[in-house]
Amino acid sequence: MSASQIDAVALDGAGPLYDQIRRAIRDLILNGAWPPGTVVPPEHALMERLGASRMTVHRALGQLAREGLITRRRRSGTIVASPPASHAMLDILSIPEEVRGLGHEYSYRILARRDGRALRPVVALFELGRAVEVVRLTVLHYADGVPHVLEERVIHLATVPAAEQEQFVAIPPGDWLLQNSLWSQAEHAISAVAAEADQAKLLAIGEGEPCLLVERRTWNQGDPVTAVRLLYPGGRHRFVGRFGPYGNV
Amino acid sequence: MSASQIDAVALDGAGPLYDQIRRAIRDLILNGAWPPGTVVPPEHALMERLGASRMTVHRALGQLAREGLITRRRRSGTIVASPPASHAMLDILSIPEEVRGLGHEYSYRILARRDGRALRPVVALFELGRAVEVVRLTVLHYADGVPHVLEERVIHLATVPAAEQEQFVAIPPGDWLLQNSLWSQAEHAISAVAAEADQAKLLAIGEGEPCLLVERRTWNQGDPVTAVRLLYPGGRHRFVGRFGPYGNV
DNA sequence: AGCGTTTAATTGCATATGCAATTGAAGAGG
DNA sequence: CCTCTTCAATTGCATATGCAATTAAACGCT
Repeated sequence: MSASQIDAVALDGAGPLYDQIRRAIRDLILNGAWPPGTVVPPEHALMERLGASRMTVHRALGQLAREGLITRRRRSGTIVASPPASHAMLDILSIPEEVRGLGHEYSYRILARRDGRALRPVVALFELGRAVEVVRLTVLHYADGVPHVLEERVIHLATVPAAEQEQFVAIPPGDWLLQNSLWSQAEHAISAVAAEADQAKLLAIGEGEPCLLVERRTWNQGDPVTAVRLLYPGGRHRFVGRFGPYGNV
Repeated sequence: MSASQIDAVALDGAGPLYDQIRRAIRDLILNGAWPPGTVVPPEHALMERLGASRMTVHRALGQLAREGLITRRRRSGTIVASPPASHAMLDILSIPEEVRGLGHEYSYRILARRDGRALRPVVALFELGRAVEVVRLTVLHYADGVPHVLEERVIHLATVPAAEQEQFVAIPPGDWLLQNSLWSQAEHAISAVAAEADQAKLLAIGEGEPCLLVERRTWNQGDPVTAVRLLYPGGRHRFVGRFGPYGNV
């Protein structure tokens, strides 16, 4: 932890002190200023830097630990945690992980790639107001050689410029983005649709068969990152979740 | 808060004191011993009862408040919170609420009711090992007079005996259960299926059209409460959720 | 170098204390 | 009866202090 890093912790004067500290550190993590693995200053250092008591700093860090943003160990100190790969029913972000978790062999194929200006539906989807440069990809994912899910994706080059050079030969675009971009907000929608002729052919099912459509849009600090439509053959897939009346108590 | 109520708070000696207190009170709430609206003893009363300092009691109650199980107000005190009606994407438990939230007029009709022993699929669904007494219901819900969702439900009479006498004329079974039973765990699954002939007719769609199928099973402290299958016409419905990489930060 | 022991950095927990903020309830005054 | 003021119950926040638990790193011994 360098001096510049600890100096980055700045309070805003709004609300309780412990919460100012919590939000200050949380924002550094969510903004990417303190990426996963960063060593957070020890309590007594923050205490001196911020002029707060140790218990107050401790309270702020304790809450961040409970929220999962940091992990703490006695003597070793506090480090920024890695975001969990998936943390709820629909937050399956890595299709290879999903397929291997089901006990199947994973493979994928890029069916098409077109770089250029976003088409009108994409512009509307992200409420952009103007056409921007994007990468458009169509990917078919296989489980044990059988088509598993059809992916159509748009990546925004303004937010993720490195995508222009990437060929996605070793790693599918969804996983590549997880490693090479930040995201702070996502929205997904799930619905049932009938497979169109070309989709059905790719997925090796009949035209008109029911499919589960998962659409996800992702932003980082308000800037669009990517949008993806995942089409799962209906008969073979269910999404399962567990919860209690007050949440996951 | 009577003496018997405060005496119900019992510590188990495992782990940190503040967490023992938190779990003790949490369990009283989750078990239904302290239903929503119950007045929780003030900090100084718990402090005397448990022999802990006020700060330690405060820490336990503070965490429960953050978890949403209690609400606290200065001077007024602490009361057990009502479980939120819906708290995430798929936790739409009240169909009337869902329909009215979309700005439509709600109505429903009980299409069929059969009481008796559970059929084999239900026995398997809840891993019961033997047939038990259940109520089986088929309900069609309408939004502005248009079929909205088809509900097939099984209610376990051993866990919810009052269901036997209820006719569900004023309130649909899902909402009646919310008011007349407790649940501690739920599991849901979502998938896409083709509408069968009879289902399609009821929903006023074509046979084979894609539908979103939500299946939910509910338990209270390990005892089965209800199972429901909700069939939504695919084209008209999407479930939407928002989240961040570390959860809902 | 390898191995056990000691040290010390860091977090975790609990207490005691004091004051601030909120607000229901009691009381005062008309 | 109504309104305004005062009081006090209750939670919220911050500090100071002390000790316990964990464990990486330093040390010392062979």
